[in-house]
Amino acid sequence: MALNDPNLQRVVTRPTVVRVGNSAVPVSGNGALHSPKRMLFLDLVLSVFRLNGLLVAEGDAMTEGLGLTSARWKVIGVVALSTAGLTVPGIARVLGQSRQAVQRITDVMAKDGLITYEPNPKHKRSVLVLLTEEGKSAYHELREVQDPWALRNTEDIPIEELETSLRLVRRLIQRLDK
Amino acid sequence: MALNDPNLQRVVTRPTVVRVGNSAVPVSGNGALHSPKRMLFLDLVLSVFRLNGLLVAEGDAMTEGLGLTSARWKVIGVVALSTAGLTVPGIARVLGQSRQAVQRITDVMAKDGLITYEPNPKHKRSVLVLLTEEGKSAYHELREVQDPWALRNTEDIPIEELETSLRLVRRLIQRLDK
DNA sequence: GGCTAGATGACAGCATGCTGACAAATTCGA
DNA sequence: TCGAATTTGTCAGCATGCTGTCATCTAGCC
Repeated sequence: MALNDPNLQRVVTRPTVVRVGNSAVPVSGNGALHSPKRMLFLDLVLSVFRLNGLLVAEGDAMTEGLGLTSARWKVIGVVALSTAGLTVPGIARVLGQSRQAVQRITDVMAKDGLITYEPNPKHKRSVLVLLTEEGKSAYHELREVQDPWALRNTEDIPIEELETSLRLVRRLIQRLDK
Repeated sequence: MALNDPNLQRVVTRPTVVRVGNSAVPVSGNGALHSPKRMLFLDLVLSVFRLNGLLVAEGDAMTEGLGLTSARWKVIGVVALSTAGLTVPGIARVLGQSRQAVQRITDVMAKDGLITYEPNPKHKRSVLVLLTEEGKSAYHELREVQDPWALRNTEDIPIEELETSLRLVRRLIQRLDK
């Protein structure tokens, strides 16, 4: 846990507390300047930063035995879902990342034998990314650890809450992605 | 937007679609293998990745005129909330980051005159981080752009949805942060 | 058919964040 | 009070992702 850390408490004069993500931040007495909705939203933003970091770490730890990292299973997951392969910029568009970032990952994955570049009948330069047998195998192993992980993390969460949260996150994505 | 991109559609044989974050991913017909809750959760995870990237970009763009970046206003926000300053590892605990990452940011911010390191009466080595006048000024400017931004992004979102989503995110953070 | 705008590959540089390692300082229990 | 465990500062290396740039290829419009 982050706060309740005596190291932090002792440097603060007032015990007033504001929640930041999962932690309590001791705060000076200017709470009145913060509207509830603003605080809720900023809290959500900081919490998303925090959750993102934890998910990356979790994804890395969960798949380290498979020669994967969270950056790689993002790619492998998208490619596995597609039928006829995707181009590198195509993967980037799906993940909302730069094509350069994806290219770097796929290059290493190709060197590691997880994917191959195949000629694209529709485009001479922009090749298609496909899973090799090793890549498919890694995807199946991924599913074997990822599925229980997903269920484990949602078993006591009502599906309505998941839907509400997903809808909100999508709404924010849609608004910011312009 | 990511998909509906003809570049992606044309390499896919079946028009079946699965949503990933804000995008539609054409998918081969193995949807039956995915339980609804698992898909919801994985979708949420990918969407959090996506939203995180967008929020960082948004935060950078919003404050580029202030000599800030999203990494910096995370720090400045936490320090501004504290009354008597925080140590570098203390900031790291609040943000859920490594102390080394925070140290690097604060070192540059100190060089830029946004913060100062002050002696810590409780600890000889671990100094306190405080905002300089320039830092406080930057914080106020930050608030001036951040507050309207927060309100703008939530004006049509019911407060209950924000609360539900925040609660879920916190729950996930709590579960993963062990 | 040809030309222009957009997409792509490739390379570079930079920011952010992580881990590991080691010495020094602090804290806490015996 | 003393010694072990923890915390902290510091340096290093690495992974991920961003932007910019430029040449080349594709697609769409005249």
